[in-house]
Amino acid sequence: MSNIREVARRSGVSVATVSRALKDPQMVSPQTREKVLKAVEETGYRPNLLARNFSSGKSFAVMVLVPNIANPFFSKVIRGIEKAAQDQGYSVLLGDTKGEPAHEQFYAGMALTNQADGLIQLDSRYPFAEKDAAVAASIPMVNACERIVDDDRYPVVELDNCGAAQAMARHLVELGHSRIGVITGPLKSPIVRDRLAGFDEELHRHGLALNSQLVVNGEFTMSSGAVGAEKLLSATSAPSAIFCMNDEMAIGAIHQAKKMRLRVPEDVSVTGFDNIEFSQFTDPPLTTIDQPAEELGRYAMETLRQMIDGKPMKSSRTILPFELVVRGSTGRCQD
Amino acid sequence: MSNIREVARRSGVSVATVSRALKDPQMVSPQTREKVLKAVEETGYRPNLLARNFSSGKSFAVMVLVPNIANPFFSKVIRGIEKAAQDQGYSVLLGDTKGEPAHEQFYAGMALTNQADGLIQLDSRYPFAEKDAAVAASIPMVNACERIVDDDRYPVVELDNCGAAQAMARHLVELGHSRIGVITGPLKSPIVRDRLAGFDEELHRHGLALNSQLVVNGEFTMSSGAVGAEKLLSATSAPSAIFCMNDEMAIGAIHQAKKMRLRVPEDVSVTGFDNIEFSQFTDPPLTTIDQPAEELGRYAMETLRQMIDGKPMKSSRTILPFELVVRGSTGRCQD
DNA sequence: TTGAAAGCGCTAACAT
DNA sequence: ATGTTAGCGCTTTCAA
Repeated sequence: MSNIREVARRSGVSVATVSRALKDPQMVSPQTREKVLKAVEETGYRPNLLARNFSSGKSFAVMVLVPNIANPFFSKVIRGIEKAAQDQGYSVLLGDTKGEPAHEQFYAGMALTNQADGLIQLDSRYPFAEKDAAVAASIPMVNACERIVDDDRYPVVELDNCGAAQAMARHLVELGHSRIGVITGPLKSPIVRDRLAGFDEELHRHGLALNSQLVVNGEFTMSSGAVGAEKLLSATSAPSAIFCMNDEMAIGAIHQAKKMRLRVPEDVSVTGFDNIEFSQFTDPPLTTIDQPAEELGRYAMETLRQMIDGKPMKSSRTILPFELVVRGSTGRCQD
Repeated sequence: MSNIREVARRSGVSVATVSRALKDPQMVSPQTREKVLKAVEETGYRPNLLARNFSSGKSFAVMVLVPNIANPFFSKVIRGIEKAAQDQGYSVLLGDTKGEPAHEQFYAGMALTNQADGLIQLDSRYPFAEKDAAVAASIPMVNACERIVDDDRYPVVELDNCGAAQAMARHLVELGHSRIGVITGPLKSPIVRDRLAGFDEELHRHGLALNSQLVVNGEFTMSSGAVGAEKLLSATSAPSAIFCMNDEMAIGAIHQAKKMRLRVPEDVSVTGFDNIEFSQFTDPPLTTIDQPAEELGRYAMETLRQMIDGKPMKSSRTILPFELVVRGSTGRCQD
């Protein structure tokens, strides 16, 4: 691989001039530029960005910590991050953490060794190891789709989770449902608590309340949705509607309901959250909350970029709007 | 951020010794190591890997070109790649190409600027720009899940696509189907042609043949599966079974069949390919081909690693085994 | 076992 | 507008 010296030699100029001709064309004379570009052409020269980055002290890469890359919602967020990153000359390092602290710490650590200029955490845990906390304080990080528990030092880009849960509650109440079950995500997640709170609040507004017997814990997976639905639907007074906190669990819940010979939505309404593409193709299609996944990603990346560039960065909180998408999985309460 | 000189100063040794103490502990005396580690502890020193990588001339990163990160099959492959990469001290750069040459060239170009030591291409196109082909010849690359069209210079890690399609054909024939439709992927893809060939071959073995009227083109998306199914099922002599070349299209096809008031599998059997998790939760659950997605990824990464390390690398071809997974979406032909 | 020093390829400050 | 050169933080060769 040819280097900048080689190009300099061939074009009869100094390495500095080559560097300028490539990075800042208007700083060199047209003839010089010409010569340099010709030499670049001949040698097939490509600058060694490893050297450039090292020299500039930046990697121009960001690390994305994602709890589960196989979740299509996160895929879309990542896509948004990547688009924005590319626009800004950054590359995206992928850290699939499976929600495990050890993985998070491993990947977050890459920012401490200058392999990434910043982090986007899509989960709710502070990703650095305790012993690294001091050094880590200076690492730019943005929290998207989630909020890091007990830590408001970092900018957050999230959905109006509370409002979305309210909208969903209102939708179900308007359909006449009063015994409503919920399959939550992991309760340590702040957004799960937001959704639960919003849902409950809206029920109260209608003279109803969450029945704690009808709130079961899920893991954001289809199988946990099925398990949760089984619990709910086999209870003595089963709910007529189930609010699942993501689409995967809703898919699992519908599957389970059918297995139990219940019709959706006639016997039980089921809702999701996220509006992944699959939710249009379930039977019946899923009533859900659309999250602007790519937007969330893009905004997170843009925010991170500003932190990296040293823009004064208060711990901001950006709320993106949701949209209630009503499809066939919810219907009038038939009790 | 403290650097190696700082640590050297504090521990009263040279930078070279610090470097050795950290990378090659047995090269320094125990006492020295002790001193160095103490200084590391005190300063919270983390080596600047940007510098290390630059110095060593390697990025210790690999670029993964993925046509569609929102496809759960690819997510799983990436997961396998990432696990293996981590084991080997490599990081994973993500390049979501959407199948577009411009994106592929952009991301592949990162290997030319030393931002990645190698590439894993999950699509069937030679990813470099024509003008870069000469320089690119020395870039380690592995092709996984697909085969680059007209180019056998690179190792390939793939499924026994032909055999899988045969197994699926056999399954359908054994159920009594003879009018079988196919929804393919993009025909420029070699593996699509493999599957088509295998499927056809097996039909012939049973005295049947593919009817070109019943072969429609899909794009590996749910909506294209629905469109394809509509074409097939509204034909004058509609097929009693449809072989879809991935699970998404099968999900779209089932959706469409139901929309047309056809029962699956009583009126039409539908099969998928990939065995993504969603395929267990469709109604009915999908008969499909299980691909060892993580294994494919892991093997690709390991192969790439060997190329990067300069192991002599003939253009190998690794075939991983499939498994036919029979679920409820296929049944006896009722004609 | 350890230290001194060259060098990786580039950028940028300084000089011309 | 262009050249000279120091330096980024580390690894590694060579010498001691």
